[in-house]
Amino acid sequence: MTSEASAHPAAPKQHVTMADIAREAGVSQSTVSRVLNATASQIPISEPTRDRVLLAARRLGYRPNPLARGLRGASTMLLGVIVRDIVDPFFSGAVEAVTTSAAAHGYNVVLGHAHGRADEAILLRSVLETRHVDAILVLGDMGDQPRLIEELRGDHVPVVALWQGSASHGLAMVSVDNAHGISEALDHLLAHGHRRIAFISGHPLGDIEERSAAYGARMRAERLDVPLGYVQHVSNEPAGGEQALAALMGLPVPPTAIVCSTDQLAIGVLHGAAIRGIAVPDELSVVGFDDLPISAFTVPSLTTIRMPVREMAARAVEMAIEGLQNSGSETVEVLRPELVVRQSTAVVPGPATPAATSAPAAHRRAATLARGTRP
Amino acid sequence: MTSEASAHPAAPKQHVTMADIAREAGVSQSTVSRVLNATASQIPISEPTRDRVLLAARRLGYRPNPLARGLRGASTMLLGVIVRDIVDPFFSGAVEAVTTSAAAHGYNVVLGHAHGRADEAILLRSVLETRHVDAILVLGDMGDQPRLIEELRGDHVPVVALWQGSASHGLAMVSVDNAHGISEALDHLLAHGHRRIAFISGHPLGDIEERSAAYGARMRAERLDVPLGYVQHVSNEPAGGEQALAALMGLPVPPTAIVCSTDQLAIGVLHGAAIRGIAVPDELSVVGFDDLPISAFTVPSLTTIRMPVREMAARAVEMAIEGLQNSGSETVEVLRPELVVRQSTAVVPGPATPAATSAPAAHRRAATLARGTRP
DNA sequence: CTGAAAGCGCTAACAC
DNA sequence: GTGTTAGCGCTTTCAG
Repeated sequence: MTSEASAHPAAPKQHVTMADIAREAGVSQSTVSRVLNATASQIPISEPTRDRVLLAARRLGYRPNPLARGLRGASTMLLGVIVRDIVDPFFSGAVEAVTTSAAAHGYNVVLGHAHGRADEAILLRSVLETRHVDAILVLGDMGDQPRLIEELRGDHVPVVALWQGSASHGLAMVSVDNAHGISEALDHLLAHGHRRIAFISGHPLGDIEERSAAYGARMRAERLDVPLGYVQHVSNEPAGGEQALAALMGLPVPPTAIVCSTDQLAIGVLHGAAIRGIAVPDELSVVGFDDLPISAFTVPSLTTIRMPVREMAARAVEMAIEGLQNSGSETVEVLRPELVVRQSTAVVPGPATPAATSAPAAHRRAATLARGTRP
Repeated sequence: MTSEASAHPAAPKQHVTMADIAREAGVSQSTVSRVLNATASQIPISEPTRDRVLLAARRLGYRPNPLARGLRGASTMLLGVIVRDIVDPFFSGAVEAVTTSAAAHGYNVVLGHAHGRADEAILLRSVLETRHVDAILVLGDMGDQPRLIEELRGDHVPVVALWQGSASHGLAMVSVDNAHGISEALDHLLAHGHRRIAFISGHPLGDIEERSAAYGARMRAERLDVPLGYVQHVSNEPAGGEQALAALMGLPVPPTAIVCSTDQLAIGVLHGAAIRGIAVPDELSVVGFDDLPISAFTVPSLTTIRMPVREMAARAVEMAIEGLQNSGSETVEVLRPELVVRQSTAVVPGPATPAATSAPAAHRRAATLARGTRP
């Protein structure tokens, strides 16, 4: 009623500025700023003024302009996320978890997809930095890109690395205890009588490398033989898994069980086994790592290691935001994965098989265990 | 040599501004701006001046500040992407394709994840708009969110919808010819003697709805019976597929073939079939829709409909960018999907089976067809 | 052709 | 408590 603007409450103009609110409320623009950012500043504002400003802001449909904010050096409420490969279902899930956590703190995510390429990732960093993101999260191992790590470390925005292995490159990071996960997998297989256990590794970076190393260490500790060829290195895709399986089954003494460094590989192994007429789990046990959503629905469903993805993402986002306050804390947080037993693993075939838990019995469990249960 | 800055070419200051370059090159800041945005403006600049500015910019390691640019009303080179559910492997692949195309045009992507929730998506739009993205891409159907569509349409930034079905909501869009895809799938099954063909539908929105409708239309056209229960509606996840399969196989006359509206559902069907001891494809044929990366590695590998995802993404990005110039073109582009035949489909079982292409023969093809071939 | 100057919308001293 | 006053880095008139 007092001004023209209030006559059109339903038709807010394109960009309502603080100046508009100031005019509407009859105060200065800086007062508007102070009211609207009440939390931050310690400057007291009188009740009536605050109310008038708030009311005007609401009526005009005010929305702050993050660009202007950012320009002034303030927070942009943007989180940069660099992901090595978003097509990898594990990482797309991770991105989801991160965007969810970020949103819970009022942050948006600018996605940088490195397509697995070093130069791209480096470029991205510069893009993100230019965009004045408040912090950068790096998903997946970029250990083969020392320049990126280096630039990141020298950066003035907080950086948190996720699933980058636990070898701190001097960055804050949230990792998973890969050795524990692999041990759980091996415990499970050993308990089922397996001794000839092979390992399929993706490109040996960070997490994958740790898993590979953990396998080697544990096998050594158990004084188990790891014949030549029992550790296959392939690219981290189903096709790689299938290829590795072919190689393993062609060995003089093929394994009775295979541990895969990721579910993606395990999926390829299951596929390859089906094609070759190798029965899983009766003739061959397969364990994955990641527990992708589909891993409960493979044929047979996949025994795997599950990571606390959401917790990890939440922790990383918190660390990134905290990092805005006290930059300098090089926290490294390592969470524990857990074994999920499904149908792709069973007692070792052949003479050593105890009668009570033989393969057929395992098969009978199938229907109930289909969706997976914790050990 | 001329100034202090040139003495430290290796240590660029945190934020090199145009003013710095101006000082270095001995020109005014506005000249720097003109040189650096040569393409846009028609204002001629003398060679020597241009060179000096360019050199200085390079030496100082200048990078434009997109915030300041955006503040002035110029392009932010940001594309907002609203995706219904990024965990859906189809859409994570789509995001990848879009970010790739966007990058090719110099754009970055701000990812908004709606978690399938209407209110979230609406909020996102406002967030993205506030962020001054140059255009917004909407991935997946938001048809159940009329408010979002409405707001999007009334928006002043170009909006392009992808995989939103082909019912134009008044937005520019890139879609796939769902009817054609479903027809290809049915052609394939019909040619293999199937007559009892069921359909599993995710939530009937956009693409899914069209696929469902196409199935109904074609079955009617073929004068084929669609008994009660032959169309199952479940949530678009493997679990939904498994559940639908259970329902279908419990029917008085179960189908010999199932068309799924997405690969996700098909994966659940394959899993369910395996658990129930139903042999695919000998006893049951299964066709998916999407051709996810893993669909070539399911057990058995999945016959499905492949969409030209990369082309669609590229087209959408182009349309979004063009939309910046001539806003108002309500282009609707519909691309064609194609059938990919793998191992999950075979000749109908039972008396009708021609001897030559019987199930065992189909099995023998398995190894060679494993990775999938076009028809 | 080039420089000076005016903001874009906002935050943060600095006054009163 | 509140208003005034500078800018943040850039684009864009408007004058030379």
